[in-house]
Amino acid sequence: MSEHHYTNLQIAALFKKMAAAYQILNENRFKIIAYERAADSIEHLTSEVKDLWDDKKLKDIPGVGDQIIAHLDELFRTGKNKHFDATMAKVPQGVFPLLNVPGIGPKRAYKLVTELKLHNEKSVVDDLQKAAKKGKIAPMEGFGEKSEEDILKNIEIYKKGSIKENRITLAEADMIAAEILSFMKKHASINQIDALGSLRRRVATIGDIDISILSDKPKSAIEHFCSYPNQKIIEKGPTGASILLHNGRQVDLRVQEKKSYGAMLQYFTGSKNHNIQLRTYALSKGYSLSEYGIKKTKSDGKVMLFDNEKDFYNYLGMQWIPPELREDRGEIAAALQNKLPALVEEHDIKGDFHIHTSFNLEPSHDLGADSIEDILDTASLLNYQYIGVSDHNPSVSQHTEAKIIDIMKRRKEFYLTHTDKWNEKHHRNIHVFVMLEVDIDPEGHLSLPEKAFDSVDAVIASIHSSFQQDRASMTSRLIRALSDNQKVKIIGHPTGRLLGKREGYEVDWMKIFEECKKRDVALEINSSPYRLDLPDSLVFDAIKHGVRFVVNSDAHAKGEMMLMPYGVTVARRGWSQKRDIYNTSSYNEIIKWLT
DNA sequence: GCCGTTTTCGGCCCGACTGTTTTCAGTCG
Repeated sequence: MSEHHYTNLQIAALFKKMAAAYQILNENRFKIIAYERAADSIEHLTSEVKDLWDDKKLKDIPGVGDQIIAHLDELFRTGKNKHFDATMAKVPQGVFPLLNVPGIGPKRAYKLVTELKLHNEKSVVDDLQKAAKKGKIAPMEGFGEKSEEDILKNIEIYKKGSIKENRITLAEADMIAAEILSFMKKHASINQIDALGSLRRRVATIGDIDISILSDKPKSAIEHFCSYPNQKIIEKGPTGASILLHNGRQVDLRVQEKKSYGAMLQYFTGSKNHNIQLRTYALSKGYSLSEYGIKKTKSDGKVMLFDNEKDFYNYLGMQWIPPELREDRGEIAAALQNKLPALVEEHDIKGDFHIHTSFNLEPSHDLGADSIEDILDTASLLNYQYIGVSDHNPSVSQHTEAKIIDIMKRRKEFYLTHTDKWNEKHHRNIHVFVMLEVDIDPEGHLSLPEKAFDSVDAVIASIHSSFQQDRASMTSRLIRALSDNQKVKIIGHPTGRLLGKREGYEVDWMKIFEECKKRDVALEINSSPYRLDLPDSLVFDAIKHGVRFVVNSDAHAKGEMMLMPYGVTVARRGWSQKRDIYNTSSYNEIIKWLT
């Protein structure tokens, strides 16, 4: 029996196309929603649908029921699905590329494709652009001069690279938001301003930037927002506006008075799925929620107002839910039972194990930019009790074993003497663990001679090559690395993803979690905004297996040690408590585990 | 087509904005 492979993104895209096709075919709208929901949850899944199918666990995916399971089964077994094919065949293929143009949904796409006879799937966007320029859209029923202009404008935006696919890192979004916030704060009409949406939930990558304003003079606040330099106004109304920055980033603004500001914060923070679940739960209790407040469904329509979020959640009989948890991962059920985790906080972090210095041990990767003294200065500022210097291992190809062992001995001596001097000079007692970030070779062995391990306290094992191995090979490679040497205490940036550049490798994470738990090896939560690795959804899964973590900066310069808060938010998004993170322990505790 | 501390049947989040309308459909978040 042959099997066919589909990635999660392919399946999600297929389901989205099905939802669009159903919309054009005027199918039951809840069926449409069902496919959209299934697509959404598959897109955010941490395991491969194909693997769940192998394990007969498709039922575990939220929004996937008996029907969709049967369709997926046919797809994986035969490489096609008769029902999907038959449905798609009823819809002209040209509609699908058009759905990527902002403002064009299934209905309009269908109308445009059929009436303008845009049948070439590959050139349909260009063909539509030509038709619009010739004025062929304005006369169509349901369209007009303005919609023709909008379509042209939106095709331009689409061609620049759609925002949805072109997400930026959280750190970049923080900078853009900070500029807008400081611009807005200058205006007298603004009492309070907050970045909401995925920014407030601290999601690893950001599409749009959402901002809310507390103001009694919404009109003047919105005017000021629309005067932000270098932007285009997308829409503007009495309660808010949207602008497009010159860098292609969209910023959505909503304004609210104090008496409803809590409801606004709740609504505009999302996530969409969290809000849907919360509103569904509320409905079952006889309440309807909106950004204005809460009203009883069987009443005169009077809305109860909330000026803060805590009261809003409490009114529904649940704890206030921290924004990082609002992803529809069971947070509502937990909040109802008063069982939300006490999340780890920035100030709980007592040290950082993954710092590169400028000490030259001739590695095959990069050195850090700053000296051990500079690093200690920063550690002192951060109130750390301890740090780990984890430079890359000396290049194996360019040195003999004896030479490597020698470098490693000198390095240890160097760090110890320099640390002693620094501590003496500054009347401090920061402990430096002499560690090393060691490559895991393609077979799963560590790229360091056995005897060189004598010169380190502990090791971070990381993959830096051969990313393309298949799932089984990568899994056994990591498992071998975990047991290769007793001093392996941490797996560095475990999935290897680079946000916007490279997907993580394929790994059977459940097996890795079990092995980590067994060997008391921690998974790193790497705070680099380009990594944020382990990703939050896998942190969430790992905790269920009893795995613990270290949050590290992976700093290659002293300033990067300040990025630790990004890692902490990843831990929080994965429901981590203080006890789940090793480097919240004091020095006296941590040495029991690390050495 | 999914789902269940109100239901295995009968529900399914809520509102803003836009353009083309004359009360609404489509799209978005």
